[in-house]
Order: sequence, then C-alpha cells, then structure tokens
Amino acid sequence: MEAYDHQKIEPTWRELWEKNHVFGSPKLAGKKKKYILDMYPYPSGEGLHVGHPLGYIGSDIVARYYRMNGYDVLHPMGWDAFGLPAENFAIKKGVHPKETTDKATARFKQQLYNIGLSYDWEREINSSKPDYYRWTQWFFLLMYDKKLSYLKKAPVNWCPHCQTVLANEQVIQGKCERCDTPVEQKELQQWFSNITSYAERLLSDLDKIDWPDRTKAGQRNWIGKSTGARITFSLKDSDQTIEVYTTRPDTLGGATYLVLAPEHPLLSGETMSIPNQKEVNEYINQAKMKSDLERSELQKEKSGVFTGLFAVNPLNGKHIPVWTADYVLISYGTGSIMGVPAHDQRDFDFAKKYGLEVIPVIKPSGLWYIGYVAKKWSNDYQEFLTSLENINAEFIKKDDESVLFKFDPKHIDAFIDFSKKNIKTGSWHDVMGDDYVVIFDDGSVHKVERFVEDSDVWGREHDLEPGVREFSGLWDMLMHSDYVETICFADEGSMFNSEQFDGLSSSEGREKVIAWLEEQNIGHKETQYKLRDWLISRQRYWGPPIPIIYCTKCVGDGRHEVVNKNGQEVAVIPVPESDLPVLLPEDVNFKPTGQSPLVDSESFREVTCPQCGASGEGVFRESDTLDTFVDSCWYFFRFADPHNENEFASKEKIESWLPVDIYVGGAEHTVLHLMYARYITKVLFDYGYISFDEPFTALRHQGLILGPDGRKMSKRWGNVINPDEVVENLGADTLRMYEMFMGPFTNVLGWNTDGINGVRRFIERIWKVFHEGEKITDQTTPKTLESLHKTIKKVGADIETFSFNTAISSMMEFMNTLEEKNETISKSDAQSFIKILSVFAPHISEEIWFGLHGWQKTGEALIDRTVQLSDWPPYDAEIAKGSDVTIVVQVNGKVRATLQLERKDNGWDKSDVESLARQEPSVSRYFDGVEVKQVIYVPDKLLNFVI
RNA sequence: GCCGGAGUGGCGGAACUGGCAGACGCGUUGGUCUCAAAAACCAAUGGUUGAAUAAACCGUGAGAGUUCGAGUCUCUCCUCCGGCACCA
Repeated sequence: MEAYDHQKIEPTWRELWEKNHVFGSPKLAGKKKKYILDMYPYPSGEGLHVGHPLGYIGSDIVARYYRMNGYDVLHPMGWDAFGLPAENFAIKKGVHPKETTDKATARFKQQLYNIGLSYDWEREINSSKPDYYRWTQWFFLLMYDKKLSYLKKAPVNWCPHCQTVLANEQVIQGKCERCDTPVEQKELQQWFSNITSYAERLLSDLDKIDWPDRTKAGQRNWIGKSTGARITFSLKDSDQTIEVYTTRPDTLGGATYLVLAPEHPLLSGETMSIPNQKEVNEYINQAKMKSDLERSELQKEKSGVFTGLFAVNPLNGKHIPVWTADYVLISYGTGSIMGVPAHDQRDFDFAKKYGLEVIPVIKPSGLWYIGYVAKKWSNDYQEFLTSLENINAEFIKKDDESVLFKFDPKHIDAFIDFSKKNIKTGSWHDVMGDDYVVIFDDGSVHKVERFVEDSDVWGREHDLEPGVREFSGLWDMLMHSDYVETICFADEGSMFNSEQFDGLSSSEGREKVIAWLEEQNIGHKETQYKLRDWLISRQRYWGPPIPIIYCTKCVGDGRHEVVNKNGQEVAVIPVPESDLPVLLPEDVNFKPTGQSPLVDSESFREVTCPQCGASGEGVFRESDTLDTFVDSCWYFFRFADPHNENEFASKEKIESWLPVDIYVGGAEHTVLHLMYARYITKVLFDYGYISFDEPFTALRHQGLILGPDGRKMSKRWGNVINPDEVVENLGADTLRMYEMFMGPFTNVLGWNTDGINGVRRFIERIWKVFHEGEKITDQTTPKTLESLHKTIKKVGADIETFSFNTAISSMMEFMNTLEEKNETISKSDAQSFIKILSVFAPHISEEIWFGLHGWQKTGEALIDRTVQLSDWPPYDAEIAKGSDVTIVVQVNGKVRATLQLERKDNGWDKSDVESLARQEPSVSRYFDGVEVKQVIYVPDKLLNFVI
C-alpha cells in the first residue's frame, strides 16, 4: 500500500502538462469558445499570500470545466507591471524598477504555477515590456486622433507625496489611494481622456451585462446622472446673469439667495464690479488654502460671504442676495446654485447661520402635523403621551422632558381637544402642518397660515412666556425651537407660494416650471453627470511615455494643434505609428521632483520633429507618462493575439475570442479599471475595430481571506499564510480544494488550519479508495450509483454558478456513501468521479486516472490520455432522481411522520398517500374527535392534514 | 444622509420556483487502537423538559401580515459589512 505523497505526485504532473502544452488554447473553427479571465495582477515584491489565488483557483475550475465540456477555452495570465510601488522602491533603495519588477514577476509566476493553474503560459503578457506598451501608446494616439484625449489646464488632484497628479477615481475620501496623503488641488496642464462623452452609454449599457449588483450600483453612483434644469438669474442693476443648475425647479419660488463657488469666474471682478470685492477676495484666498479634504471635513460648519450683488428671482421678482461659499463646487453643474433653505438641508444650514430668508414652497401633501410639547407645559405629561398614542402619533424624539411627534391631520381635532385639557396655566401647545396651530391655556385656538406673522398669536406667546421675549418674531422663535429639525422639508410634495404653479405636485411642477422657463428663454431642462474626464498623464517614471513631440517650428503650419507649453507656443505632433514604441529611457534619476524624471534623460530629450525634421532647441518630447490604468484598460484584447507585431490584436482573433465571457477579480476595481475598460471598448466599437461594445459579459468578485486571527493578512500582524508552504506541506490540491470549500466564493473568510486538515483528510480518503482500489469491483451498487449521478449533476451546476463550496460538499457526500459498508463502484464509474474531481484537484486526479487505466506516468500521448482534457461525464437524470421518494406528512403544518415510498413513474396518488398516512399512529392520534377539514397534497413531497 | 449586500447551531456555512431548517466540514464529547500520546477509525452533537435511541414544546436579527404551511413572500424596525458622500 502506497501512502498519498503529494510531493511526489504534484511537481511531476505539472512539468508534464507544461511540457506537452496541455493547456494551450487553439481556436478551432466552429467550436464554441469561452474566454475566462483573471484580472492580471501587479507583481509586488512581497509575493503572494493565500488570499491572492482565491479568484485564480475559482476561474481555473470554471476554465477546466468548460474545457472538459467541449469548449475552446482561453485562460491566460499576465502582469500589470508598470506602477508606483516599484518606482518608490527604486527611489528608496536605488534598484532600477525594471530589475525589481522582473524579479517579482518571476516569483509570482512560480507561485501561481505551483498551484496547478491551467494557464496558457505561451500567451503571457507584461505591460512594462516595449512590445506591449507600444500598443498602449498606440491607443493613446488613437484617442488623440479621435479627439478623445486632449491637453488642458484645469484644477487637478495633486498628491504631494507621490509628486504626481491623480485621476478623480484615485482619490479616496480626499486622500491618495496609494499613500493616504491628503490630495491638493492644483491648476495644471494635463492630458485628459474624454470619458464623459460616453457617460450615458456607460450608464445604460450596465443593463445588458451580468455583473454583481453592487458593482453596477457603484458605477451608476460614480457616473452620477441627475436630471434637472439650468436657470438663468439676471442681476439687479446689471446686464450680467448667473446660471444655476438645480434638480428641483419646483422649488424655484423658495430660492432666497444664490451662491457662487469661490472659483467662479464672475467673482474675479473682471466682467463686473463686485461691491464687496475685498471680503470676497479674502474668502477666495482662504478657500484656496484649504484642501479638498478640509473643505468637506468641515461640512458641519458652513461658511461664506455676501458679494453685495443682488439677483432677481424670475418667478416672483424678489431681489435676492448673491453669496459665495465653498460648499458649492466649481466642478459640478454651473458652479453656482440657487439657495432654497426651506427644502434643502445644506441651504438651510447656511441660511440659518447667516440669517437668510426661508420661504417654504412645498408642503408634504397634508400628510402630517408636527408638534413639540415640553413636560413643563402640561398638567400631566404621561397622560398627554398616552393621548398622543391614542391618535397614533409617531414619536420623532421622546424623553422625560419633551416630545417631538407627528400625526395624521385627520386627528387634528382630537389633538386640540385633549391639549385644551392638559395645558398648564400660562402656557400653550402647538403643532405645525398645513397651518401653524396654537392652543392657549384659556382654550382659544389660533391658526396661522404660512408662518407669516400673526399679532394675536405672537402677542399672546410673548405675554405668556418670558423665554419668548428673546425672539424678534414668530418665525425667529420657530427657527430656534425644536421645530428647526423639521422645518426643512427636502422631499417632494405639493407646491404653494409659487404663483401660477400653486397646487401642482413636485413632479408635475418640475415639468411645468421648465416649460415656463423655456418660454421665457431663461432656462431649460438639463442632465448632469458626476463623472469627470479621465486624467491620464502622470509625472512619474515607471510607465509608458506619452508619444507626443512638441515643436515650435511647426506652430504656423496650420495642421497641428498649438498649445502653450512652459510659456511658449508649440505645435503638438503625435509620434507617427511607425516610430512606436517611444522607449522608456533607462538613464534616469528617479527622484520625484513634480516633473517627470524623463525630463532629465538626455537620450530621451533629444528628438527630431517627425513633421519638419527640426531638432535641438524648440523640439522636445512630452515627458509625462501614462497612468497604469491606461495599460490595463485594453490588456484583455492582447491575450487574443499576444505576439502580434502589426496590430494590438488582429480583428479576426479578437472576434474569435472576445468578449470575455467570465471575468474574475477583486471588488476594489468597481470604478477604476472596470469603467476605463468599458470606455475603451466602446471607443473601439465606435471606430469599427470590434463588433461588441461591452468587454466583460459576466463579472464575478472573489472574497477576501483573512489571517487565522481574523485580521487582514499583513506582515505587520505576522499572520500571513504563504501558499508555497501550504503547497509544500499539504499539497496544491489540498490548498485549491480548501480555498474553494471555505465558504461562498465572494465571502470574507478567515484561514483555519483545522479546516484545511479536514480537506486533506478527504483527499487522503479518495486516495485510499481509488488509488488503492479498495472499493473498486466490476459493479457499482445502486445507492452509490444514485449518489454518483446526483453528484455529477450538482457539481456541474454549482461550478456554473460559482458555488464551489457546495460542489465540494456534494463530492464529500458521495464519498461518505461509497465508504459505507458493502458499497462498491465499477472502474468506469470511478473514472467519472475522478473526472469531476480533476477540476478541483488536478494532480491527484491525474495520478489516480493513470493508475485506473494502468498507464505509465510519461509524457507519451499525454494530450490524448490526460484527465485534464477528458470529457465531462454525463449524468442520467432518472438515476439522479433516486429510486425512492420521501413524503412528509404534516398535521396543521407540523411534521408528524415521513413515508418512504418507491418512486412511481407518474407519482403517487393523493388518495393512496392519504390512506397510508392515516395508518401512521403518530398521525392518526391527532384525529380523535376532530374533523379533518382539508388535505393538501404536493405530489411525491408532502401531505398536510388541516384539522 | 444616499446606494448596495447580509443577519440561520460553539464556528464556516447548506436549504431548487414557499413544503422534513441545520447538508458538508471544523470544533466538542464518548469509544476503538496504544504502555501512553498523536494520527486514523466508529458514534453522538440546535435548544428546553425528560431515564429515554419515548414524547412534547421552542427555534433562521425583532415585530406584524399573507398562507394549510414562511429561513424563503409583503410591510415596519434593529444590527453588521461594503461603496459613495456639501454633486445642488
């Protein structure tokens, strides 16, 4: 008896598979294809921990499954090898990024190889190699040619630590995604790509792809579509106007002031004079000093200054003040807003702070009244609370001293009634709704419409309570009471205080107001997106150089775009395609200076203008590099044709393999990579390069593996599990199976050393049964046969839905059955089981497979013999159903018995089952002296007596 | 605040279109083997009452509802995780 020795089995098979190119991916005419792709990794110097391969193992199983099911499968792997960590390491240690990257790549590859992943390594790609980034540069030129990439001076995100600009998507909560340094805003000339022109399609096409909900939601949220109106406000005593964007034109009547972002051009004073220019300038400078983070972190406390200007509310002609405040962002909409404090929380906070007018124009359709009553105003506070409960009041805030509540207006009379009885002398109760209703201690009831001053009410309140005397009026008092919490109503309702639009619902009103604005020629419907253009240039070294040459001599030729660069006029000359790649020079100083290190490379700087042939002074290259997300936005095309020297990939090969059928990777790429890749795909589609416009038909995210201590694996905690060690000690098959068995593929799970031993035990049992042949005879016993067919069915279905954990548990169930006394299996049925096992545990399966066939372990005829390329076994649906049925017998929905019956072709009759059930003592004992009202029967499943 | 996702034994988790809740594995307990231990194997394992492998009741975050029957459907609420967030 030969013990299971993974160290003896696994490396040998891996070598044989690789040598014989078992996992090659020819595309044969007429055969179905599956392109199953992992997000290609950044090869970090740290190497892999066991969490990294989780996704790779899952996709590998799926790839193997489809391969065995007769598909041509493309399952490649490559390296996202450009990027900041290697460069930062170079700065710190002086080792060239190329060197560290190549080393890390080799290590990664070895680690992945050791897990027995079925990649076609002949298609390996590396984004830092010239034969790859040549095409990254080509994509840039394509976008430039189609006016999709452009140079623009704009406020951009700048990371002071990394000394480079960042895309919006790389700023996480105001901080650099790499180093966590707060990001600054700088006005810089940068290369952008016009992804915003694809916003609508990027949004609507989400409907046609099979992606996780949260990922789609993340993209929708990032694109941030909103519909509303652009409204032009004219300024008092001036012919200038201010345009605002709003999603709530129905609240126009409530606009009591305007706010401009501090960066708004009007504030410079160049186009018109600003009365309070001095204060405004001070404020602008102050705002400039703040980082984005500071501006948003201080959001509780709003700030701003009055410009001295007044605008005219077009709906009611009121003169309203114009302010500037940094809660308004220049980058969204028109950079200015109308302040509607009654119906927007932010505007309300601002108005409250600066004492601006609040005019409500939307009421909540008479759905409720809001009231506030303090204990000190009531005779019996407890009784008052009980009365409130009797009218079904909903408590917003309730404690021993006071209560804030709301209730249905139909109870207003009841409220007035019990309030009258419960008011302390010298006090009053009040509620706010359609009206402001006040009930005084003498029983008089006052109703105030629209919160306007009412001398009766105000006078009485003033007389009754000393505290009231501090306030200048009714509104002032409301604003300083607990009502403030409820005065601002941001939902939809019906319009009032809005001239001809009174009585309309918000949704109707929106349309009508927009129509009216259009008639007056002072506004129109508008759609806005949060998505910004993609900033693609970086002032760093380790990336593909941007293939652009600037030439002063070509400025006048009228054929090239002219820009101002470093204070001089230059023509923008794209590097001709035949001159690609623009090689990344190696003789550079990596120190980040805020300029690309390429500036200092002599070999890089010296260039001849491809247009006019000039060189020397006045002709120079763009020294910025492309962001690594440009590398990764197209790499999945390259796998179809990785060695093509004439195109990024041939059209024919793209069409035969793409789009990617199943894409597997981390959820952290919700917006960055996945959005850019979709964008590039749409560009290629639009310009006729490809015939599809979504790159990834289906997307799945793998979960996270935490350390045994439940913390994220990290050197810092000393809880990193290295896959190399697991492979060494327990074997790649055990590692693969355990990672798939740990739990659902997408879950966050802790590594458990006991758990992996359980899987190892399972594998050893398989070895004992199949390799030692303990249970193999020439007959499969019926029970085992049924279990086998069930298992084949379930494993196949589970793989397709990424339910690997349940696939493995059904294989365990099968083994449990087979290992029961007297159960045996035939050789060919054993082979079927080994086939399905092989996608999870390829090495041991191959060993057993060869053993069952009596073949020698050699490369001879391996392609024809290997279990890896065998056919997925079919299952017999009839056998899988089983020979017996179990019918549950319930009395009033409670299980009282089960009937084990032989399966009948057309199922059991209700009457037969019922009479059998009635014979069961555990059922019939419930029938004494009661009448069975109803009997419910679900064929072959359940019988329920209702008594 | 908004948008997603999820709450099931001691733990990871099963449960198809509503139909035996807790599959499978870990852990735990008992046993076999052993001088002993480990490993391996066998058995038990949601909770309460109970001598019980009798029986009953309770059990899928909380509360209501629909239904003969709810982990699954509907409503309200709570908690946790993830993403976005002054986007007008």
